[in-house]
Amino acid sequence: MDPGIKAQPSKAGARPKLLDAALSLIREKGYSSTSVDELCAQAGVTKGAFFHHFKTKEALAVAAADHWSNITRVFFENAPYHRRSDPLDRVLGYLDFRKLILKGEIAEFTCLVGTMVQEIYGTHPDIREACAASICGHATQVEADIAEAMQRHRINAPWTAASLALHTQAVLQGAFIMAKAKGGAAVAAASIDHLHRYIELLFQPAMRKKKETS
Amino acid sequence: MDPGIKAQPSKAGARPKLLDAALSLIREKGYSSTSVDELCAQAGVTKGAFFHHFKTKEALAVAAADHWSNITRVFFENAPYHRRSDPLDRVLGYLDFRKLILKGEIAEFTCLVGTMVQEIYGTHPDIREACAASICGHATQVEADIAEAMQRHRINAPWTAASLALHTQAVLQGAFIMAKAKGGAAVAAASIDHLHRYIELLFQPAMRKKKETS
DNA sequence: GACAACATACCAACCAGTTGGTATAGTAAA
DNA sequence: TTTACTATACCAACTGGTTGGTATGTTGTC
Repeated sequence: MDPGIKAQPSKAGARPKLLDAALSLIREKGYSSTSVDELCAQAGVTKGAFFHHFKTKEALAVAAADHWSNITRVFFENAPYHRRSDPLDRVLGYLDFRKLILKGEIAEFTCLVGTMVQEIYGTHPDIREACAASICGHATQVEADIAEAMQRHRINAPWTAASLALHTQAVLQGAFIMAKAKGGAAVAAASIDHLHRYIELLFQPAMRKKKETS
Repeated sequence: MDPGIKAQPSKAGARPKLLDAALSLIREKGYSSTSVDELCAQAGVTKGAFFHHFKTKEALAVAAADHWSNITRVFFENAPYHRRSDPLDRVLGYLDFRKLILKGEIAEFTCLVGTMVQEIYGTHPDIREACAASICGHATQVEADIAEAMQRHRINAPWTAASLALHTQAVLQGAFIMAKAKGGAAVAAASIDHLHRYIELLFQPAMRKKKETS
């Protein structure tokens, strides 16, 4: 399994090449300090091709966010944890998996849209919306498993599946910031451990049963 | 009590004015898309003054991160939760307080160094280090209360006070990203609620006692 | 008169975006 | 099958404006 979330190289056409270049460059240096010239150089494409496919630099960022949504969706859909029968196992397996892929360079495991939205939330509403859609779309996938787990294990709680799903994304995004600040993935892994423990505690009765039967 | 973490306006001298301008502008639009000219305009100062006080734009960012550390330190030291006698009350009170100050414009409650480190972690090591020092310095304050709470309530756990303190910062930083993506503070508040609940669960025996006596 | 604290004017490099053009492929009337 | 037209994909060169940074003043204070 590919450890990092990234696209396959050397596609035909300037557009996919530019999108892939956007993923790697913006994850490395952010949106505003990635220039159109750099993007073209990385993609092996001229500026004319860039503005043929994208009206503005902002339009590329929006397309890159959508591209990111697609890549991450198939990436997590194909992850092994997704096949477990108990939805609670899928939720906890999701976190284990997210911890597992904290490998290699920081830019290789951090989130494109989380990086972008920080810089542009106040200045580029179209990009912001695409980023929000990407994060919330992913959260919705997690929410489905959480909701099923709540039903299966008869949890009635003061919190909702939706809010817990969004919280998992908040923890992950925050973990990436801490990793960037400290220059290593260890803090991020520790934070995911805390989140894992939190969800175990929320599902305490179900967890106790699990440990008895195993 | 001032709801937002920010500095007092109209100080004497170009340096403090530029630092305050850096806080507000970088929190609004990020480091790289904040130009030196803009910083000077906001501070009401000429470019000559800028480069008299700061060798480079990067040097200003480092100074701004240190400035941010000082402002936040006195801000949280003077917060009311700090006076409670039970260290666990201080930890939970800290979170309540952090939730309480999620008011007004997004740039007014989000974190300067968390915003900066996302963009520059790979390109400006000096700024990165200043950001890391700021976050970790703040985490250390929280860690002290957590460690005391663990001792007081005889918690022996597979997690450390240090890792839980860093986790609180990760959750807060992630909450800010979610707020920026969604365009509102509500998601951030919900995430802090989850963190609050997590810490209550970690200190379950102590919490039960608290609820009995009250 | 020395020095810090500014202000003014300026620069080369870089920025996003435009221009005018070429190469290629598809289509359809003659 | 040729010719004419259209659309897409792409390219090299250029443009006006912005960028971080500098060089050279000026001014007030000890």
